[in-house]
Amino acid sequence: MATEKFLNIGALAKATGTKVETIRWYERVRLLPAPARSAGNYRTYDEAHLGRLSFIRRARDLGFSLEQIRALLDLAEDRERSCEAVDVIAREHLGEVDRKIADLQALRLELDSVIGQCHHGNVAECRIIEALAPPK
Amino acid sequence: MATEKFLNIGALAKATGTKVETIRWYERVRLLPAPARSAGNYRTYDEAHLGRLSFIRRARDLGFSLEQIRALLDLAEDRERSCEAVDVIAREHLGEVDRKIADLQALRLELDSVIGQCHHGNVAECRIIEALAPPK
DNA sequence: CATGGACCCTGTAGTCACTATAGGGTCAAG
DNA sequence: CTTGACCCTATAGTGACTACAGGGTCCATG
Repeated sequence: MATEKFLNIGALAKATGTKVETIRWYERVRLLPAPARSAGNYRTYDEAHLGRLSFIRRARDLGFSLEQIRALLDLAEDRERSCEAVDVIAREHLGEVDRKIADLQALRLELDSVIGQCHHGNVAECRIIEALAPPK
Repeated sequence: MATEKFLNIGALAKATGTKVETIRWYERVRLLPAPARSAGNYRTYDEAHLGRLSFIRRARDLGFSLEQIRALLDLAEDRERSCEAVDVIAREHLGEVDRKIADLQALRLELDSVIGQCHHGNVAECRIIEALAPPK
């Protein structure tokens, strides 16, 4: 005992690199359970909150949606369950990421070729504008 | 003359691959000028609208924001102006795209290694959950 | 003991680029 | 004259926050 730390929202924000408003937002959408309140009605977080919020932030950094994170947290609850469902969510997300990368690379190529054709004349003969304009 | 075509919103939507609601949205945010109205209060578009909307859609496909498109359209207006500013917007956007690709590729690597460590046991020993959880 | 400033509270509106719905009106074919 | 496809406006919802406004709390300093 004695190592139980309690944090107010600002301290939790600092500890997890999250904005205070974002923490309140996660509470509103039930990703974070509502914490106890102090005499002055301040939110009072414990280490379970810290762990859960860290998990959420890490998953967000990896691009999981809040919906996916909700599912992961639910799955993580039942430690006896097979982790197949966890794997499915992660792989599904990897697929999304791969698709986004491919889209952006295609776009990048096209954008690059459009820019490459600009000879810095005036707008009337600008190849960028032309490339965007409808086919005559 | 005689080739002047008039389109109602559904025909314009089909011609540009845009949803009807999206066209009305572009009008609301002043990207598309409000068209003339028919006797029955239907929007009536001409070829200038078709051209402008095609431009917008093409630029959207290339990932330009509506704000950037607004700027491009303003620039395209003045055909005598140097197209340097156009080039700046396009290059700025290319930079954003490059940054997004790099971010996603880094994320992809990390996600892939997290998934690679999952040995399909139960959740208690799931490496994916573990990788997301806070550092002990 | 009073005051100031850093922190906290709730509630609401704004962001981006749409998308969806409700509740109606118009038009052309059969 | 009815049916059904189309159109109209206005409003709310999406995701994931962010940014106020208008207050309350806490505590260190004078």
